[in-house]
Amino acid sequence: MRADAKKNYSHLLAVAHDVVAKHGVDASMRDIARRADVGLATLLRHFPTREALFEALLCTNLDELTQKADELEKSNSPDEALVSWFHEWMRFTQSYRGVVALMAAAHTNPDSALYASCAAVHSASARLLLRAQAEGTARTDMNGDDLFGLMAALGWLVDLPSFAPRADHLVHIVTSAILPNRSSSGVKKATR
Amino acid sequence: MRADAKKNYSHLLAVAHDVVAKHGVDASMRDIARRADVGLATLLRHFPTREALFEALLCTNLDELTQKADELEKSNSPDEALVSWFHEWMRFTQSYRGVVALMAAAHTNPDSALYASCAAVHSASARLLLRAQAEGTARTDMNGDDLFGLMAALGWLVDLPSFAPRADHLVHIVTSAILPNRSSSGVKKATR
DNA sequence: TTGACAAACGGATCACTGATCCGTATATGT
DNA sequence: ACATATACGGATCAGTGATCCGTTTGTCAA
Repeated sequence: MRADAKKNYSHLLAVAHDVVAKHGVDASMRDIARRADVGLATLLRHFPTREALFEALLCTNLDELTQKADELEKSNSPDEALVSWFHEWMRFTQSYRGVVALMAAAHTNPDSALYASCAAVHSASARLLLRAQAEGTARTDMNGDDLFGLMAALGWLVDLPSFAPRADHLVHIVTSAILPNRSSSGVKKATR
Repeated sequence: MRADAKKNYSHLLAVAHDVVAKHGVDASMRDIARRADVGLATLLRHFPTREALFEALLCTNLDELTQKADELEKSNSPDEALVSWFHEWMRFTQSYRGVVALMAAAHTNPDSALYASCAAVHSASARLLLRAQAEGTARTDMNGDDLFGLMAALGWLVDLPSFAPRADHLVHIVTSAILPNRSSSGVKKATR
């Protein structure tokens, strides 16, 4: 890649990160290009679609996330690992408003730039669930798709500002369904 | 209202119903107007926003839905009523692909045409939950907002074709969290 | 029945979106 | 220093919803 191209590439990523933090994933591509002092065509050449941009934008964070799943699998009880994983996921989704909808739409479309990222999260989730089903107290009448779905659904919900404050509580409710016999040790007092 | 205006109004509603059934709530307003053999301005005069159109489109179905809540409250056990209500809601959302996102966005915005509809669903849910908490086995560490949130989240998820087949199962999982001690009588065998 | 007027209509236009084309500028390596 | 492949970005296109405004039409009174 030519030097100027590489400079634009990383500059665009940085600008996109800021813009998205302020205005969510629906920010217009023109806006991002403008703020980066770059032509729209340049932005679209580096990132042909909105999803491609977010794939590049999220990849480091997603690597961290899935790596976290590995750590949880090694050093925590199956139940604790699953719950922590759910919380990690929520924390991730909340840092990029709107990204869940993008991922949910991409997760069955192999052509999407986000497909691989979705698959990574999906498989990490399925792994942790299987382990909790085998060694822990996770209900056995659900599979990785169900877990991924519930994670996506709550992630989407919490994108709405009015539900963000109750994120942890909603996760608590849903995880209590996944792990019906789990002790509630360490669970915060309910906020009614 | 003038006779021709009234004719256009109901004709537009009928056409919109068909178009939305085929293409979801994101169908372009121009498309709907075109299929109704009407100018775009005419559609937008009758329904200034997309939400206004859906408010009119859904109002009868929503009345049915909230009325169903009343019936459930009278003739079913608190637990059964809550579960049936959740299923009714899912059935409703699945008949208008994309409407959940619209309602979720509107539910804190009093200016939205869908605000009243959201509030109706919200209050019906809260009522059924309170009753299940008082007389039934619903967990007491959640409120109407939480229930509405979970309903919205699952409704949104099931809009995605890949998750639609597991709708009932996901509802089963979530309601089992809301009603932790409920007997599982009548519950279909788990499909793993 | 006729006429006047308010009401509804819809084509035209605007600002905006992402996608694409192509002439221009420049970084690169010989 | 030059030649060329590469990247750039202005211009343009089809699409969106919103709005304006001249034209048509339904309605009610004379």
